[in-house]
Amino acid sequence: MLREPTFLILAALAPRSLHGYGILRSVEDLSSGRVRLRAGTRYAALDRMVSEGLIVRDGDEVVDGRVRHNYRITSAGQEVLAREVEHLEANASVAKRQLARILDPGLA
Amino acid sequence: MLREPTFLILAALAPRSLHGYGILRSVEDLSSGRVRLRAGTRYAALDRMVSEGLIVRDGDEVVDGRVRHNYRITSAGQEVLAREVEHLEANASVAKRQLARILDPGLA
DNA sequence: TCCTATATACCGATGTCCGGTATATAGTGC
DNA sequence: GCACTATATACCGGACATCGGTATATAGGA
Repeated sequence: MLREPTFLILAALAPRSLHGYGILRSVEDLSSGRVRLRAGTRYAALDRMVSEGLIVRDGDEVVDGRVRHNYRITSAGQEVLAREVEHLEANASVAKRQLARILDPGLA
Repeated sequence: MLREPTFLILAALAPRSLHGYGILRSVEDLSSGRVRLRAGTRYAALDRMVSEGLIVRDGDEVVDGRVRHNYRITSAGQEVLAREVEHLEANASVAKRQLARILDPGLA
């Protein structure tokens, strides 16, 4: 299972390319403010995900004198994300069933 | 967010007490064989979870000359598990929305 | 003037898990 | 009789991802 920061970065990049800071804001937004990426996490995670083929560098732009490094998800990254969604749903589902068995031990 | 082994151990213990090996089988079962706990992971995780108050030792029994150490979830553990289920569902939901935006960029 | 937002980037510490190993009994297959 | 698998405990070193802090720089609002 992917870790939460890795998962949310992939989710952030699913619909469009983003640069580092945009990823940071998107992750915060997607998690309703719950997950705020640390600077150290972000760069380590992006480098790792590039080396794993989940994302690629998508060209650098210069905006207001600052360089932006853009990142784009790969089709492999999309597949990993989609599979991960299934894992999350499966885990949530079994855990809910187990919690329900506290009150009703008769269930399978 | 909890890691998958920790999450599945909590889920395994939600409806009833189990001993170490029973937890191992239950986790494998709950994850449809996807997650097989390593011996090292199991004991480290159980000790940690006891110290965090998520689970407690629930008495030792002797079965067929072998000692079994039983573990039971606490109400704090139940709450953590229930909250975690919500996180998983929320993450799965936003990721699905993001993946859908690949095909239909018009969605919010 | 200070704080926040935008934007990059590194580094040490921490925590969780992986992978291997050890020990012991009981049952099944050859 | 021998090997393998299941049941059951337990430790240890290593790997890896994230945390938390820090550094640098510009722009705009309080």
